[in-house]
Amino acid sequence: MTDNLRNKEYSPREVEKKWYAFWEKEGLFCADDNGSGKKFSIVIPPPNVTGVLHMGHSLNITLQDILCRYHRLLGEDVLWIPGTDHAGIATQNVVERSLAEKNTDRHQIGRERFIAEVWKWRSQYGSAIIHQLKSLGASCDWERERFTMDEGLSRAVRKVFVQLYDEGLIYRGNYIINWCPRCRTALAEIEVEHEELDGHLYHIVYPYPGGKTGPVVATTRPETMLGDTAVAVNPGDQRYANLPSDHVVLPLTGREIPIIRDKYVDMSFGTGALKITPAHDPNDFEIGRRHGLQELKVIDDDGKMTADAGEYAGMDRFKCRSAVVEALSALGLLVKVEDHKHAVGHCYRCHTIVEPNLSLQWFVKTESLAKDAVSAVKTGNIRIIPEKWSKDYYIWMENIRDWCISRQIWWGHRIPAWTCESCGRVIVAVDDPDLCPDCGSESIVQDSDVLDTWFSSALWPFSTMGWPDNTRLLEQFYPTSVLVTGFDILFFWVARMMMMGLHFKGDVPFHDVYVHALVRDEDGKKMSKSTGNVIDPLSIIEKYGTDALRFTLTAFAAQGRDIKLSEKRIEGYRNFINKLWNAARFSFMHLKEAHETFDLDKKSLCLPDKWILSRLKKTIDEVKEALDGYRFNEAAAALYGFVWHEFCDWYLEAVKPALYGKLSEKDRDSALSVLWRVLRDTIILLHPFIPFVTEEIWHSLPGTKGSVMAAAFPGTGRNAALPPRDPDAERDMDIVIGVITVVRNIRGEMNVPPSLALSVIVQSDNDETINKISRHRDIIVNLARLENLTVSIAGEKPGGTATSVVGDAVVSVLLKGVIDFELEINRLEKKMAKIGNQMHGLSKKLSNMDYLKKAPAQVVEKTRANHEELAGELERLSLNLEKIRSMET
RNA sequence: GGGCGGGUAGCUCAGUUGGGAGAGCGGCGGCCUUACAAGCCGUAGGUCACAGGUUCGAGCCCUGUUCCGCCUACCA
Repeated sequence: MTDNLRNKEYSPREVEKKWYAFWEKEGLFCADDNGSGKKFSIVIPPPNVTGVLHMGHSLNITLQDILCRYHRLLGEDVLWIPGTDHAGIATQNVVERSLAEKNTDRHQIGRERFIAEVWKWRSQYGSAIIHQLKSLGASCDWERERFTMDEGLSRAVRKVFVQLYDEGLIYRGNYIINWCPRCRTALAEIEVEHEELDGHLYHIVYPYPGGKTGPVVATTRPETMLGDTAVAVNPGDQRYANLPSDHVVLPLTGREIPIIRDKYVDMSFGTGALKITPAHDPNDFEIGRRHGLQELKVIDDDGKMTADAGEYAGMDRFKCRSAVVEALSALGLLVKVEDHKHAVGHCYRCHTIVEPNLSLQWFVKTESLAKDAVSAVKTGNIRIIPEKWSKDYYIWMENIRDWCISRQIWWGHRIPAWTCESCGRVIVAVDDPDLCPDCGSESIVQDSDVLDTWFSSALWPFSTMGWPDNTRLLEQFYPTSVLVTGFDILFFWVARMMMMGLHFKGDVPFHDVYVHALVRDEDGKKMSKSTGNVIDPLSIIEKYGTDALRFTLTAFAAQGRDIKLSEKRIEGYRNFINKLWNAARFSFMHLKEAHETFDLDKKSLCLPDKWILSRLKKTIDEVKEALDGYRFNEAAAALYGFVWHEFCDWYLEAVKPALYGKLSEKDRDSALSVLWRVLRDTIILLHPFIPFVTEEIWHSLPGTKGSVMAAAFPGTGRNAALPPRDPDAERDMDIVIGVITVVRNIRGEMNVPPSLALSVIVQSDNDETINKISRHRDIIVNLARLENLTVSIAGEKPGGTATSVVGDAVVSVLLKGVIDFELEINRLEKKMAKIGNQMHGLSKKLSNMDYLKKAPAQVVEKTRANHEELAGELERLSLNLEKIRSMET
């Protein structure tokens, strides 16, 4: 027994440090790529290298760790690859901030030095999140930790880029993209967060040449009018069938722009006339391309107006908005301003309002890739769990747009494309070229952009295993077994991994995708730093221990529902850990040696022994089934109920006399053997969920060697299966528990102090019941605190008792002289009313011919038996009620 | 605008092919019973959002209504 076991309060802090170090030292996290067993592999969703651990990570890591530890117990070869991603924009922002503090910026120090600064930052702070993952108990194979900017992964990125380019699946072009003027980079569609804002709808007259009043257009962004190159109306719109001119004069610029006809325009909205700004609106851009319109950029990459904005050049885009409105108003061209709610895109990194902007970018053609990724799910090669996410996945994939992969930042994988300054040839190559293959010129310039971070993350399941080399790891562990992730990156990441995995490995990157909940605060709000409602996992761990946090998250991780977390709940599960701890402490007072050789089939076991083994068997089956189906909360609930309410509340209490040697030596031996086996298997079962406390207990359990991590799940490997469930024992124990419970119940309701031992008479017409109860009388006497228990065939009713009914037995508690008649009458009447209610429902069914005819015979039989039982109970109670009444008078 | 999820005990939520409404926490009453007061024993509390329908039978299936949450969108 370790010193710790003297403490009746489990203190996780030192225990957790000790065992984590032990696991690492023993190499228990390391995957065996030479093993012959079944393979189980997971790649971690790489957290941002700039990140700090939050509850989302905690849940994500906990669930993966449960799966990995569970599969290790099943004897499988488990590989869990950890790592981080380089988080291009986020990391660059962090380093830029620190440069700003030193009064410099990246442009001053230049690209090369800046990159060096980022690496310096990464080596200094970049492993913070990794340490935090360890504090959660994550059993990742740290020797195989990867970083998306590692050399190997960078090689994979290059190879993928070049191949896709050669296949015509990557192209470069001038398109409208989402631009963050603060980060000065392009953003992918999904990196834009839409937020509903109160804005205005400005109605502006565009006069015809010559000054006649013209069509009225409406816009939420008047400043973009400076870049208008057309006004569009629907071709079927009669209001614009006969116009005095096919041009209008764009106010404030004097430019003449055409009126075009396009079916896109909604006749029913506003005036039916739409201003077209191809360079600053995605829809206008497409209309513009259809009609060959000029694409005029009036907002530059800093969010300021360009020279083409005329007198507004250099003005901030929002200042310009007010200025334009004022000017139009002064000209009498602003006819109306309405309040208008609309969704505005914000940068997901810095929350600046995104500017749709025309620029030269690199794109991945997604159509064919997405098709394969969709069919992988449709055919069942990939299962998405819960299934409902498949639908969202299909909808998104079927509407997927080409993926803008270039970013105008410095930190990331530089695009392997060069342009020859002499002949203009574009060179895309895995190895840096020295000269142009066409003209031989040495003046070739590499594209200055880097790739979207998700481009490298998309390769994660195979790049981390050594691809493009044919490694043993890939051979053994690809495809991975399951991906555990939140739905917020289903499209950012999961879908793209599918596309890349299928295209480059010819196989799915994972068989299952388990999509877990989001962790919210207790009011259901998203946890965020700005709201200040964040529960920090590290301080929770400090206060309650990792196991408590893990078990809480697991217990609430029901499929398809978010987790509302509060400290109160964590405290509750901390208590559970402590309960387990004390159950172990108690057990160790008696367990001095292993009892491995004990034959559990022995007929001589006492009822509680048979019962707890049967319940343990049930729990094992439930845990296995729940985990195999990713129903983590069900596994946790089964374990919680078993440990606390079966093992502790009933089993340990029931076998105390045997353990304390108050019964025969044989009884003690049996109890010790069963206790040992049940405790050991329970600890193994619990280990994936609460690894630390179970490891601590494991090392004090006689007869165990090494780590519980290396143990075998009950019924697998060297851990022989338990005997099958024992329905007889469970039924008998239910009767015993029933008798004890009604006595306690009477004690409570009749206000008899626990210290006062009672005399109880149990009577029944049923010999079998009588036999059973007398056989286990010791348990009843002990747990109901009796001084006297008489079990007999129903005969004369004793007087002065409070009574209850358990099945076909009547339990009478003798309250000589102290019985409160009124209280007892009340109690019986209440109980009888309850039973009467239940019977009423059943009788209604049984008198319904349709029910008797159409319901399955089994169901009807059950109803009938139930009704009979209740009728018996009611009768027995009413006899007692009469008796009490007659005594009262 | 479209889509999705949810409304079950005071609170947070389970409830897997439709067959006697559950847990945890909280409340209340009683206990320092030698593993555990972070505990033990007992107990109260629900028209399963509302209205219809299918069925012998609905928390569960169908329709409509309503409230909340999320995602998404090309009404400028």
